[in-house]
Amino acid sequence: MGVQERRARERQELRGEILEAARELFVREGVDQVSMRRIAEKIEYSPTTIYLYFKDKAELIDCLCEETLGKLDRRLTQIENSTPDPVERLRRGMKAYVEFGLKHPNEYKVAFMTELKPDELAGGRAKAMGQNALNHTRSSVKQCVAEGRMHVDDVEAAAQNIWATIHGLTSLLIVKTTFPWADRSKLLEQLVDTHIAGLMAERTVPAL
Amino acid sequence: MGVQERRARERQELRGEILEAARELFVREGVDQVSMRRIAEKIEYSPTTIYLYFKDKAELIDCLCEETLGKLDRRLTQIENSTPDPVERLRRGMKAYVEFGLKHPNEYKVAFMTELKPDELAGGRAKAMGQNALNHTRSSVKQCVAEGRMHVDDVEAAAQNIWATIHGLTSLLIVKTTFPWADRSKLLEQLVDTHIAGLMAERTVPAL
DNA sequence: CCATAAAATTAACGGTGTTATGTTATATCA
DNA sequence: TGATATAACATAACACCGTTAATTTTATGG
Repeated sequence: MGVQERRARERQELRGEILEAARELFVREGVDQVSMRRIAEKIEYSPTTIYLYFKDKAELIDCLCEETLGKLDRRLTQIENSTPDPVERLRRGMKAYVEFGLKHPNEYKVAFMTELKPDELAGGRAKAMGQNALNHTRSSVKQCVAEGRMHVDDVEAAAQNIWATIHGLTSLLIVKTTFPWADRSKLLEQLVDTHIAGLMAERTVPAL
Repeated sequence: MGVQERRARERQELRGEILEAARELFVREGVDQVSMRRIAEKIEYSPTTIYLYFKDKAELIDCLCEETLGKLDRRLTQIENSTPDPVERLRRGMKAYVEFGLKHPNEYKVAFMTELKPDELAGGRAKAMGQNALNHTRSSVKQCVAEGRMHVDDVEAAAQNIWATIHGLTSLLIVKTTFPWADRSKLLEQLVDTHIAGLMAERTVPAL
């Protein structure tokens, strides 16, 4: 009897259709323009059917973002494995992060620019996954310090600040589209250079 | 006689009441929890009356944010006038910026973490005002370069990157409230130190 | 063929921003 | 003073939204 398997497969198929339809709306128009009714119309099902496959809209969007965030994680892992020099690794990772954000602005917004409400404690897998980028950063910083190429008294704080730095550029470029920015690649290059130079120059106790 | 003045005054009074009621909701619960109906209930008027005083919700929120953003601008001006040393001025300005954002998270979100839709071209005075922070930064950087204390080939890009850096920390701290952050003041101190150290260390053409 | 379970739909609730249409109070002028 | 114009405010309604409950349709196993 393969009937159960078939049903499970059909279930997954429709689930996939929902995600596909939602993704199309989401990447083009952003999370606010995704509505259960619009998704339903695209797949030609009733709006409430979606609730048989996803707990609510937040979970649906979370699924979409998690998939995309996975790309960032894999890219960072790839860089990690292919770049032995920790400083260069950090450099490449930072650039890859910003480029990722600019390539997937709507996913980036959900993962890094909105807070999950306290009631949906379990949710936010995409957000959790996004924060994983920090793990890559931390390990690189640790190695830099171990090799004596950076002088920071607090590795954790340094890693968090690297994250803050690249997130700052990413999010501003996403949100302030009409602002007269300097050339993007120059901006990114300079930001990475400056921050890393700062980390390599700094003394632990500057004034004594 | 004087009836017109009185009416204008009463008009302004009600306008003020609307703003006050809206602000209370806004600062406590955020922009999404502000609704015309809730404001109306608080001031004991019908929801649609608000539209006689504000074009729409966006304009109302914009008003609230603009007021608050003014505080940031004045603070930065104050620092500018009271801190002759441009490096120290930059330092203080950056710290003041982050502290402002953490003190007024909802206003900060509207001004710096959301994009205005293209249809509301005129609106977004708060956002425009917020971007004014960059002007303070730019002038300080310019002076640093003029005094030979920083070596950057592009002042505009450097200023924009300073903005990006502090915005990054500010916005992440606002949004990722449950994240295990290092000590805030240490984070901020280190971020400012690192970036400024990078700007002071850097050579214009590093590799040649 | 029928009972059962699964899947999908319809109806409805309470909420949103906003517009068009009424109503009421106030000020001006004959 | 009383009619009229006008400004201020309210009611009703539109088109959405996310979500839940109740209901119907569809497919399965006996």
